[in-house]
Amino acid sequence: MFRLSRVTDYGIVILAELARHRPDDEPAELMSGAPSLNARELAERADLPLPMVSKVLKALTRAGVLESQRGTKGGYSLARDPEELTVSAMIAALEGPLALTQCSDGEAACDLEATCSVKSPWLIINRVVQNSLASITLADLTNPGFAAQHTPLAGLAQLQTLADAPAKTTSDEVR
Amino acid sequence: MFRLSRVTDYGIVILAELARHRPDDEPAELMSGAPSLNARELAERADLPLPMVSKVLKALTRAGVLESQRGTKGGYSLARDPEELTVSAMIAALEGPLALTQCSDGEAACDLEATCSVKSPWLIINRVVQNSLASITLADLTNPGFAAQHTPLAGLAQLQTLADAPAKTTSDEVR
DNA sequence: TATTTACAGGACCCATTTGGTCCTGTATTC
DNA sequence: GAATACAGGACCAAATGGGTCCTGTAAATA
Repeated sequence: MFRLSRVTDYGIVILAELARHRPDDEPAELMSGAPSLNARELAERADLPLPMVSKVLKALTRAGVLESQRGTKGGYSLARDPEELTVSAMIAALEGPLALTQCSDGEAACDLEATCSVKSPWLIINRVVQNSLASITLADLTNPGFAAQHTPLAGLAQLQTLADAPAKTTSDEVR
Repeated sequence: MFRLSRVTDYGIVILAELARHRPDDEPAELMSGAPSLNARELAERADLPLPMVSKVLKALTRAGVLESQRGTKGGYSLARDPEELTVSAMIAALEGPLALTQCSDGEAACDLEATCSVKSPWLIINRVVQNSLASITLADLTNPGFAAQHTPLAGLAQLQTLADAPAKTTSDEVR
């Protein structure tokens, strides 16, 4: 269905790993309370190639989603609480502010949404998707209860009734 | 943010064009009531290159979203009412049953979602996105009123309140 | 202060995909 | 039977993405 880069794919997985590693707010350690994991540890936990993990971590740090610490006891930690980090923000940090289509590439003329009858379908779709992604946080992703509410069957059932799509409903899952 | 192929981009625009062309259910013409436009006409209306439009139309027809008529007075028409065609279905028809990440490539082991702690974040995200896309129909895309309801600010406000019910408030915002 | 660890920031390359065109065949209308 | 329009491919150039690796700099420790 959609496609986003492998970097983003890994990024979310890594962030979830970092969130999981948080021991429910450790005994407050001074300011920099967040415990950290280094690139190697994260690569092992996620079972992903270290160079890629490292690349992703750097990108997330540049985007302000993570904080890094150099040196012997260095590593990465979340810059915010998982409850405050939306999926929308995570993806934006990794993919850049792009959108579903290339509407606003180039001219700023697209501010005139009203006059742009051609592209308007995509404006609507983009907003709907953004909204739903802004409604999930990193905390939700690591919360078993939240996941349970969204069992495949429940999800598919909803889709089914709403979609009446051309058959392929079974597929609406992740590739 | 996300990215989907140009074909899908064009496809939605073309479908919106076809939906707009429907004169509120013309005087019922026998069975095949839907008026049709041919590839050339659609290319002109959407201001897109004819070969691409043609390619997209063929794909949509194969997927069952459109019906085609050959010959001199041939053309394409919607196979269903715009109210019954979800964005989710349109995208699936054009992009195939792929999803955000490549989780289920290869092994079917991913049925064991519970055991797959690594990928589960993406399962959740995919479902949320799917649900929101299944909540919009082609009719919504061509309804000026619907678009108006979705100013960026309004959308965000709603999300916030509905936050942990990722499902589908048909309204939301994006990009 | 020397050494080690780990992040920062690139450059770089190859395989794949995409966007786009075009050509041949078949059905339909007049 | 001539013209129109869809069906279904093949095909290609260009861009993109996934992935690795190399050189620098900051921090901790002995």
